[in-house]
Amino acid sequence: MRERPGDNGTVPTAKKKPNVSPSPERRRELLDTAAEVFAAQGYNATTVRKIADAAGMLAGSLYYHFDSKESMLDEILATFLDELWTGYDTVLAAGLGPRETIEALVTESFREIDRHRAAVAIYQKEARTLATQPRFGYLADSQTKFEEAWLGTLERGVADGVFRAGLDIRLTYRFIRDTVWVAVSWYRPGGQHSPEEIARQYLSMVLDGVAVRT
Amino acid sequence: MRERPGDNGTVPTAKKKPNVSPSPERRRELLDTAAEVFAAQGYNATTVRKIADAAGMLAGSLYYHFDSKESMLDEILATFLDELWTGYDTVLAAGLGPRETIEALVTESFREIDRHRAAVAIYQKEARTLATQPRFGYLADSQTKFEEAWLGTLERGVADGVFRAGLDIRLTYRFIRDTVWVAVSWYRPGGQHSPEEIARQYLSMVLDGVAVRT
DNA sequence: CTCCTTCCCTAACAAGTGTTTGGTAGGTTA
DNA sequence: TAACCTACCAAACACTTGTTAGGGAAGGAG
Repeated sequence: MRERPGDNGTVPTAKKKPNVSPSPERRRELLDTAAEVFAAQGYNATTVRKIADAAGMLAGSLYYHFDSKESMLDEILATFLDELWTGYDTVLAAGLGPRETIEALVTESFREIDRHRAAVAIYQKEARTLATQPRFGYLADSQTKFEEAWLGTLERGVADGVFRAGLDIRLTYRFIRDTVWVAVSWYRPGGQHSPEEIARQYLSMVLDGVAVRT
Repeated sequence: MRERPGDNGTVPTAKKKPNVSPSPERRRELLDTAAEVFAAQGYNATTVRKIADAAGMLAGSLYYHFDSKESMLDEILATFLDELWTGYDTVLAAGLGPRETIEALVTESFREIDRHRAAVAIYQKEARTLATQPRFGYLADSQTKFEEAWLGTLERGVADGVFRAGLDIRLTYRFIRDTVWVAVSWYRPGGQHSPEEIARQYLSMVLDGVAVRT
């Protein structure tokens, strides 16, 4: 029941359509190893030959599955953001209070770091530069949506009196956002702390501070 | 990678001596523009031709002042770390209490971000990968020293009862460290907040939390 | 004037880059 | 059996990369 692209007889094949059909499972396998190399070495420092090496094949063979190095990066980031927003939207639609929303968002974020470590690391390093390119415009969109969700929740929290009023709300947003995502630089799945445990400690620090209450 | 292979020259190759003497002022000028480009595009994505463009000259001309692209990066980072530790050592030698030490370190960090925005941004992006190279071993040394200073202060603070005892000290260290340095990703000198003001708000959040005290 | 130094340009180099083309081993299907 | 498809290899392509060599303009010193 699946339709094959490319066997529509008379059409002179616009251009970049693959005339063969690689299996999606193999694609995902290769994308996973590519993501690891991107995360470890940086996108620009990663050559397609390094990816091919890590996958046990030759550079040219990658082009059977993908039509460019950039499209690999694209697919990695798009897939990650897709899953991320599935989680976020669920949280945001749950109708929780401001504090509970923040807690849920942070916890969800650490789960995403756990599940998509490589993709998050790539996002962290390259998003700012990539977002200017038209092809990666969805990165900018995501950032905007991200900011709206967090800022809105924080403002609601201040209005409700559960967050301190004296703080610069925008500074607070960046503070929490950065705090959460940079954890990808040291977090390793399977370590002694579960994502939920790390989230709990982070939230404890962000919400209640590290100083002893006087 | 010290020498080109395949070029079996008969000369013993003792060449690495500058037979000319460029002025230090011009060097610093060029290093500043190079740092801006590195920070904006990433080290690997930055070609020497882009640096030369930004400096209003041609690629080859850079090699009158520097002997490689890598040595530019080296000098930028080394200079920054040098000044950074001058500030840190002063703070650490002042004999302050744990909380005051943390406050001073954070404030000093934001001042460094203000003064060396580009260098900090480069450091933030590339340090982890570079630290493995022998040439940039001082980056790893700095990180170790950094960790010792912060961890020691935090432990002292817990022992003295000014920091909460329930927190994972290592997690707290990474929390504060990351919180401070990632600010470089959005901080712009000359903005509406001074480094000291940002430090004050950050410290307020880190020490006392964002939640209202119940 | 000539000599010398500083600073940059012109023009190239070899290695490495992403990508394309044509081919082919091995399995599946007719 | 033959035809076909998937997934790869081998070899090249055009281009970009960091880097080098030689030359020359400007200016000061003798």
